[in-house]
Amino acid sequence: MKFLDIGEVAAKTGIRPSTLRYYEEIGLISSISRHGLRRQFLPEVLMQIKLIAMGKTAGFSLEEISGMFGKNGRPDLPRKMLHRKADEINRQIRELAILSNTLRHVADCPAPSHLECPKFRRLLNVAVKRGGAKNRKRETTKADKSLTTSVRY
Amino acid sequence: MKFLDIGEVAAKTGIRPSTLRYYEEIGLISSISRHGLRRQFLPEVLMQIKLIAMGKTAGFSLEEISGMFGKNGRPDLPRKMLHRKADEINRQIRELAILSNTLRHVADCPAPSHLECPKFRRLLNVAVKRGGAKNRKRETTKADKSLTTSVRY
DNA sequence: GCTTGACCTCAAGTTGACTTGAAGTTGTAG
DNA sequence: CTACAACTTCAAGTCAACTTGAGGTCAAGC
Repeated sequence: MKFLDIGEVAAKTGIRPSTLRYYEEIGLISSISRHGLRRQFLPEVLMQIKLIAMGKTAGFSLEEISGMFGKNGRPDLPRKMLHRKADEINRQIRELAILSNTLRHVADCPAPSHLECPKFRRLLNVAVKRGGAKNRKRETTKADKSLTTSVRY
Repeated sequence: MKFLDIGEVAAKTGIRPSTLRYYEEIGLISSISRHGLRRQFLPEVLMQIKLIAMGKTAGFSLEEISGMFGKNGRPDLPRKMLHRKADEINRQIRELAILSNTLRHVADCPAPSHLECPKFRRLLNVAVKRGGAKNRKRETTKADKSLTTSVRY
């Protein structure tokens, strides 16, 4: 079999060697052996890295991504969880579509302030109504505690 | 008019007061006045914040987002640039669709290792061929220098 | 008029995701 | 056999994006 040097992997994926070492360190990818000191990667790592890159694009942390695929591209999570992630991604896709449309609108609309433009507002109202509260971390102070309440505009 | 306290904005958007203050500090949003010491926000800020959140989801930095929508919903960037950003988002949408499908496949496919499953490989090959290299930062060391080369799997 | 809770500022700390640098090793081309 | 480019480790540094904490202010309700 043909193994890959870290430099080759880097060249083929656009991810720096230092980053690949970091990914290996945190258990996101793994090399199967060494040639002297040098890490040897299976070609499969290229797909894994692509998956990682896509996961990052989706806004997932490396930890979350690691949870999705595990070390060997094998899922660590139960099916249900994976479907929930997929749902989450689909939600994000819809948001991105709104963002893209909004951006194009902003680019072409001659209105002085878009916040007053009805087309613009229509684009966004849906989004605001469906509301955010994407809280991954918890609250602490008494003053800031009310954040988990739902969005209603 | 009804103005909003920072706490109300926080409750309605799911963004912490500390973060909102930070956003104001860097000029991403703005309050229109004070009630005593307290910032007063226009309801419109809710839409702005939704835009910011979507931009973040898309992986844009706060600086980039600020360029897209500016302080007052007015873009700082030229039309062309905005359309390019929209294109970028559309590209991301396509990637996310692949990721979502892949995730669902991973959830349901009974194969021991997905990297061997042809369906899985087909899903990803498309992605790998179109290749990553989403380099926002530049290279420095001689050893790591070859990264801008294109992806071919 | 006093209390209280929600706000304020400002500096320093934290986190995730890398990057950099120094100092050392090694496979391969000449 | 030697040179050297490509790797190695490990610790420290960087950057964006917040968060935390200490100490202070103030408006609304009792």
